[in-house]
Amino acid sequence: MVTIQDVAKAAGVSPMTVSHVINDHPHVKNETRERVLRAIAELDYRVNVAARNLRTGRTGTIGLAVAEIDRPYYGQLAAAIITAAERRGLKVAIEQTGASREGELDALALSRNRLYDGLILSTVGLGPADTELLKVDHPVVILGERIFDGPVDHVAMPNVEGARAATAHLIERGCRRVVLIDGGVRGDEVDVSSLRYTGYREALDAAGLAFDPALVAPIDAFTMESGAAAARRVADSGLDFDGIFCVTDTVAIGALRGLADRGVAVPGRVKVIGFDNIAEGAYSVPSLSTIDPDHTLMADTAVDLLARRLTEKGKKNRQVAQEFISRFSVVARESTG
Amino acid sequence: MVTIQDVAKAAGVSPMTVSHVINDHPHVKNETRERVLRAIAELDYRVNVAARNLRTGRTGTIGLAVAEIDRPYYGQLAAAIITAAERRGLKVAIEQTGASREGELDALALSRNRLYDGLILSTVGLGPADTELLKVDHPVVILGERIFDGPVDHVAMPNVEGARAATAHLIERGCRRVVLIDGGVRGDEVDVSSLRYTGYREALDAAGLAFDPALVAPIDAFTMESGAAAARRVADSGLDFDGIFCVTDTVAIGALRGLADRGVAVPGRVKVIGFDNIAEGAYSVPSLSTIDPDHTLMADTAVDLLARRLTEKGKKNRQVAQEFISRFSVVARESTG
DNA sequence: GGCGTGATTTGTATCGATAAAAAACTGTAT
DNA sequence: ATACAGTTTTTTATCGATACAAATCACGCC
Repeated sequence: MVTIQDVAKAAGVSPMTVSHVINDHPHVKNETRERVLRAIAELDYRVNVAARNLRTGRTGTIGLAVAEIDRPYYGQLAAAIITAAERRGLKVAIEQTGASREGELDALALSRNRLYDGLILSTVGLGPADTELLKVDHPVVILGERIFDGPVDHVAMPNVEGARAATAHLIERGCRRVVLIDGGVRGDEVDVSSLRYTGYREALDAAGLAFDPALVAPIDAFTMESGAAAARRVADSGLDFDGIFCVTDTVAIGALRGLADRGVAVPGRVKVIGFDNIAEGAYSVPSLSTIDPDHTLMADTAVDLLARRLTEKGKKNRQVAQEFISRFSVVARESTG
Repeated sequence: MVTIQDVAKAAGVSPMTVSHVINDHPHVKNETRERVLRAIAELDYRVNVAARNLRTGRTGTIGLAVAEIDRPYYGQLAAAIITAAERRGLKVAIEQTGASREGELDALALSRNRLYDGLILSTVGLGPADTELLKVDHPVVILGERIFDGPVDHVAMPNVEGARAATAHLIERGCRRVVLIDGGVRGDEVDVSSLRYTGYREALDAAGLAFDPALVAPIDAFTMESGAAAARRVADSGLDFDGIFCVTDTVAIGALRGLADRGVAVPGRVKVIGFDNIAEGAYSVPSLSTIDPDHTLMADTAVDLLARRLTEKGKKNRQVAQEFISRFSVVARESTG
């Protein structure tokens, strides 16, 4: 295994000089630099990342903890984050939390093990009660709602506003009885379900439509399967409805399928809108109207916040926690045509 | 930062003893072990992974290089691999190659940097000409075709057989003019496109149907977009056809969309089948018939092969390269109903 | 020639863990 | 008491890079 010492010997300089060349330090004579670079090329030298990590205390890798990487939303998010991290010379290791509190805590523990320099954590399971657990000594950026009092950076979607716009879009297109397919649990008012529910209510209010609890179809997971099941349930119930707002696109694609199972025409008899703007929505039949929260911007911002923390020297001049809420736009496609 | 020395001092033993406890070495008296464990818990000690890596030369992380993690197929593959790796105490870092030869070579280089103990490489861009480049000193498992002469483990799909079965399925259901939407380049006979093309031809032959080159619609990327475009092109061409076999499910979902754009009824007028069995296919409208190559088995096998190499001592008793071809089954859904 | 200043280069001492080997126990048999 | 085999613990020497500080060099100027 070629080490920095071997290169130094070959180039006739000290190991430190080689290190300087590798790390682009100033004050290396051009001629020396070239000699070193030539030696590096000749010997096919590669830095031993572990040794560097040990000395510098940094790993050059950040963790990304998501519920399940095989859900389109997280896949697309991960792709955007990997791309953004790459630009800053960071690697991304992916943890799957399974959308559970335990999984999210595990991810936190791993970065505490110094496997990662920092962590981008997409929260689903953690709640305000876990604030204490977030007080770790490495940077964490939360992707999701502002569920913690603690001073943690986070990047959120415009959930209430987006949901309001989605519901309003259905109403504009003539819907009067809009079903909401959404995670059921209320009371705790900071999770995605609740926030989007709030937006839904606001839109109804703004349009002067009465809220009918019967129109809320609760699901326990944001999957195509539960979306389909919920849609079938609603269709079978004999309930009068002409629109559906689904808490996520994945759920909405399931719902489209569930409606197809029951022969309900979309958008003829019922209009459907989702939230997230995953790529698949543009190709479903009918194609899916949705709220686009600008993933790329969110991913960039998350990585940016984390990267900024990584370079923060000491605890002295630490910035206060940042909160960033993405913008959104309504994407109208066939399902609300 | 708590080190192993601190723990040793607290427990009144030497650092080595602590190391033995941490690594479950035998020959540690029970009472000592407990004392050490108590000290570890009290001080909230965590191993410094970088230091361990430096000393042992292992990182505990494997790389997974895929084209793009936001494509359902790769997302689902990654999820399966992460799960399989977890069972063996391995972390997975994901590289995106962008389906290019350069990207794949980059991924190889990274593991050569000793960032990873080994690499699972899903090849698209590398060809037989790159065999030499694969002769690296860390384990590599290729997920994809047997495109290399070199002694590299690989896990492949039953491409020819699966494609044959897919095409045969269409023929059984009454199709006589089956379009193939597939990566265009021929000649090089080891890539996915060519192999599935071969299967397609074999099925036609077996059924006594003539091969019509006009029925082959080439695409340059395995995306929904190109699938949709190809389907629209075929529909617009006035060509007589009653079935489509798409090289992947992602392409097929695009094709379903393209056919919908042109008002072509599926399965009424044209039947469609894909390959991969991605989750989305079960929820499309119509739901997508496909070939299921048993991803889980493939992922397990890939990780297993890699893990086995990781524990191989020295170069002496190295096993010969293994080749594993997954099994498959035909999943009949609405699109060929 | 001597001196100062800034640009280059180099020595030294770690970072924290573990491999390998040696040392210190333990208990048993002689 | 002594030797011996096996168990438990410790000593010593790295793994390969870089932080820090010190040394050396180059060049202009008095």
